[in-house]
Amino acid sequence: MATIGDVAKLAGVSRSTASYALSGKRAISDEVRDRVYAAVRQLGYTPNAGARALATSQTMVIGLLAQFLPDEFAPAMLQYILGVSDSARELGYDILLVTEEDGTRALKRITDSRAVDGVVLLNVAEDDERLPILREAAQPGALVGLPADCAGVDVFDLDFEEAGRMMVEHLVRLGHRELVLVSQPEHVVQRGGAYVWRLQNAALEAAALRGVVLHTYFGASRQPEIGRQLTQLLDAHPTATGLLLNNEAAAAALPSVLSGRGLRAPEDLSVVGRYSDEFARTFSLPYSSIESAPDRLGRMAVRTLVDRIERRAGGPHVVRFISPDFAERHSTAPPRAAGSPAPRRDH
Amino acid sequence: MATIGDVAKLAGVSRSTASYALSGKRAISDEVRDRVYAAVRQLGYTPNAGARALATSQTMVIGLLAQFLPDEFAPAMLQYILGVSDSARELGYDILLVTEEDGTRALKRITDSRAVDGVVLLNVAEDDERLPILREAAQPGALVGLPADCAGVDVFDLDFEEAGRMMVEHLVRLGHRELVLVSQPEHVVQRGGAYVWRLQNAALEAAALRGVVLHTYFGASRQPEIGRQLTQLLDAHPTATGLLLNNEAAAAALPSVLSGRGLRAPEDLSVVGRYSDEFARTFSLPYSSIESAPDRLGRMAVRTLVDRIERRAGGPHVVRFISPDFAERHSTAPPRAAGSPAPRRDH
DNA sequence: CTGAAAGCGCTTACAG
DNA sequence: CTGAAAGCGCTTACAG
Repeated sequence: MATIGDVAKLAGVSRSTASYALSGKRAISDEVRDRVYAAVRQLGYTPNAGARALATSQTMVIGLLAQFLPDEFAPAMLQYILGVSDSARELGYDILLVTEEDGTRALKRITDSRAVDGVVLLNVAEDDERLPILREAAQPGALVGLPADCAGVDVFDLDFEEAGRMMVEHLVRLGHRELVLVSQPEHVVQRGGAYVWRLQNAALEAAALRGVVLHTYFGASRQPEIGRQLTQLLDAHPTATGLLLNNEAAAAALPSVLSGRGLRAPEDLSVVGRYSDEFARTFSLPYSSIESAPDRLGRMAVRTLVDRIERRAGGPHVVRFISPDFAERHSTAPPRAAGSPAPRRDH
Repeated sequence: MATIGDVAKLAGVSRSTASYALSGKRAISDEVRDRVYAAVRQLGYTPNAGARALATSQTMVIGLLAQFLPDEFAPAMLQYILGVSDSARELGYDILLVTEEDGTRALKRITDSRAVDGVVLLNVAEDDERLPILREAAQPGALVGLPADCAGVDVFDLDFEEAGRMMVEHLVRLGHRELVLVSQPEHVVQRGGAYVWRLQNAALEAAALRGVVLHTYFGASRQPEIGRQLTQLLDAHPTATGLLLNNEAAAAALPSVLSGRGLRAPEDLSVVGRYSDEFARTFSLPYSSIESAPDRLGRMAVRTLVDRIERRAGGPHVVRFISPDFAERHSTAPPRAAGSPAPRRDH
């Protein structure tokens, strides 16, 4: 493989001149520049990434820490990954994908070894073990997900409180008086998925304010458990007319649960989920939803991270919540007949 | 950040001795080694990845090229990625994830710049444009998917011919005489998804051999098109008693299509898919399937690639097909009544 | 068993 | 506008 020395020799200039001609970091005569470019083309020269990283202390690589926990719904994560990967590339960065179980060790490894210029953490927990490591690291970090302590990092998350309020208010406005909310599994919360609480508490508050009943549950994140649970919930609350889902697995399972009971949305039951549009398409979900916008969050995290890497922004750290959009898929309507039981399967 | 020079100084040895103590590449007295280790611990020393890559020409990074084509089903790809990522890590390698649209350019970039020691290509097409680039590259490559020309690369794929035969024979043994096969979209084939042909042709051959009718179709890879198409196919072939799916989107859509028609598998229709067990769980699919084993394929590709990188295997390139396993989920049974039409929705 | 030195392929002050 | 030199942080022949 050709080195910059080969390019310089062929162009008849010094290595520094060749380097400057390529970087444009100092004025070069047109004639010399042309000769250098010609040599580059002729030799098929590409700078050696390791050598450049060593010389500049810039790898042009961003670390992406994505944990695929057994109790989370993997396809939901994919969208964040693609959002991060695509926007990193647009900004000239490659992605070092780390899916190791032991996220702390992985983070320490890639930051200590200077393999990356910065890091994006997905799936951030309330009291995330990776954060102390990140704060000690020389590289900046951006999180998707809100931890208890945001010091020293840039944080991006959906406004789950607003999402909870929106879900409830939307159905209240249509005339619903009794709702059921199915959240993520309880161990997600225990592990530190504070967003589950944020949405649920805001939903409860909104319900109390409007004087409607809201039953809240934690649902499994796996089939077939979640399907059975949904069935039980519908049995347990025959007078509820609205179903709110903050649980991707539940959303994915709902169509067959409903059709198994002979129910349709919104005729028999109004349904609002919280997931991305892409997720809805993939799983063919016909329910209106609070758009969780993983791609937007991923993009924002990367942009801010790159700004920080490139010292354009050395300023204070940000904590940004994006306002949820409501994706209308016509799965909500006024309740069939206030107070009367929802239709049941006819056997 | 501490360098090996700092370690050497603190341990009171030369840099080379410190380096050898850490690599174990030459004999070191116990006493010196202990001093070096102590210094490493005290300083929290981690070797600089770029410097090491420059000195050794080894990055300990594997490039993973995953294209997320709009007409393919993204969640199916995730499993390959995780298989590759996890097994690479076990072998000491990190993953540079490249999801760029322009796979050729990306591949050229990461190989020419020596950012990776080797490359895994996912989603390989019959006449894949990335292959000429890969053959010119200095690094070895492993493919998941079978191209027309396997020269210079290691290739791993499911034995789709065997898969096609298995699907047909399984249903024939149960007494079915008329089957429908839904494959991936036609443009996947046109782009070079030869595996679609391989499965379909083998299925047709097996059907001819057994004297049973096999209707073959290309299905969409998106909702809601694929759902509509499945409905049309079932309408068009009322006497068919078995449905074969070589199309993940079709498999994901089938449960609601069937329940919409009041049909159940295997009572009313026998169904066999071709997808991974993980996929079946995620989508809660109750159909027996030919296991596509993405994790196994990813692992095999990585192991072979790493062997080649580390010169343990400089030998001839391999083309390996893995035999499909049949994952029994009890969605097949003898046809209800040979020759009589399948039950239809009662309205 | 250990050390001094060269070299990997870049970039970037320093000089002119 | 250009060149010679130092340096980034490692590893590894070469010497002893």
